[in-house]
Amino acid sequence: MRARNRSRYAILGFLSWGPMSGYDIRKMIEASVGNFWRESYGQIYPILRQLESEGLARCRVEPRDGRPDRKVYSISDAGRRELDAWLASPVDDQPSRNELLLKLFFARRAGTEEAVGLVETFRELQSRLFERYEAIESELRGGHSGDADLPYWLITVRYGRHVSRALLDWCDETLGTLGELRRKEGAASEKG
Amino acid sequence: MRARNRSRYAILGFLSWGPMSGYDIRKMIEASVGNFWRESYGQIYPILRQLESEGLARCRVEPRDGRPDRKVYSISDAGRRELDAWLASPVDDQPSRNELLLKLFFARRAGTEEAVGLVETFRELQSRLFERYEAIESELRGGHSGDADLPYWLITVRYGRHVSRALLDWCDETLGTLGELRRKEGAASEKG
DNA sequence: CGTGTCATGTAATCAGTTACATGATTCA
DNA sequence: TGAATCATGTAACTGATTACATGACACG
Repeated sequence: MRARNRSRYAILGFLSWGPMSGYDIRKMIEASVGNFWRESYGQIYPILRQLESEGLARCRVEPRDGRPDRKVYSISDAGRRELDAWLASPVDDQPSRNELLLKLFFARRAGTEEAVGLVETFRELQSRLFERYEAIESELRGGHSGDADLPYWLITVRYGRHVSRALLDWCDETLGTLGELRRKEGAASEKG
Repeated sequence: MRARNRSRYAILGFLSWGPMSGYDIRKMIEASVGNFWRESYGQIYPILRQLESEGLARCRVEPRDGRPDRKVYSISDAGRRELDAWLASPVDDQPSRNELLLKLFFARRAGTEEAVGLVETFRELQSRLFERYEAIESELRGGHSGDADLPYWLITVRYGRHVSRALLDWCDETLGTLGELRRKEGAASEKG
């Protein structure tokens, strides 16, 4: 069972919530899982057609005078089975690429100043992210209590929160290390 | 300045350490940055040729009787400039996809048991990773003291360590949440 | 004698983004 | 009047993996 297209499962997942159009799916993804998933129309529209041709989804066309038709897709039983099979299959854990780390790995070439710049920018990003996760969490707890999906949504938000918190700590530690390194460099060049 | 091919910079980075072949580069990447970067030959060999044609690297052919030639590439001054420009450019921070979180987001469909399974598997992975980071760190501190690159290498390892530690905490928290959820489900089904 | 390592590479395929095209409607 | 939103889609491109092909040598 090789790692197949993951976009299709994301799409099936949202269709499992109810019938919607490609446009709707895009909006939903941005609003709900945008922090760890995104899809472009270039993926969504072809995949919806494909799902239909495979019998995993059905399409109902809503004509709208003048404007292009609205195509509302709904998931089929076969689609639900496919989705559930994916949910039950193991996650393949190939570590993804990290451009920041690659730069830092070679950062001696660029010097401490540059490295500090990279980390500071990254720290600001994580800081914003952390606040966002906090905000989402309290918003969810406030506005969606009772929703049976809520615990699972919170789990994904908590993930982001834990990671951002850890990365902020790493940034501070790293800025300390780099500061020390710079001090030493300064001392060395004074002597030399 | 659109986001160009990152593989080329990884390759230039290793060439900046000294002349080496495509095969060498692959091994080096695995051994040094394998936890957050990887390259396939399908990328490496064509890119090396391309770098040469752009004047960013030079190639020296070592004929070996019988076996295929060994092609040793070295970085040029232009290549160094290209590498340094990349090092100084900002990291683009599009959050990458996270399949585990996507599954957990929809996990109510699959049920608590399945969710627990996913998280437990992930926890084992992180546990192994964390130990690996610890081992690498002490190995580096022991065997490479004095190497001017060491502080930067340690920074990348510490990143992994911080993240793995945070993810272990998240796993434990999540397994707690899911356990509670299962208890409630059990209680509800007893009543019903 | 088989497995693993050294060492090159290509072709097919997949996954995904970006840019483009169209055009009505709504809102400030 | 102009920007944003609704809503469809395609084509070109990029980035990357996978599978394949070749063949010698070393090690146990």
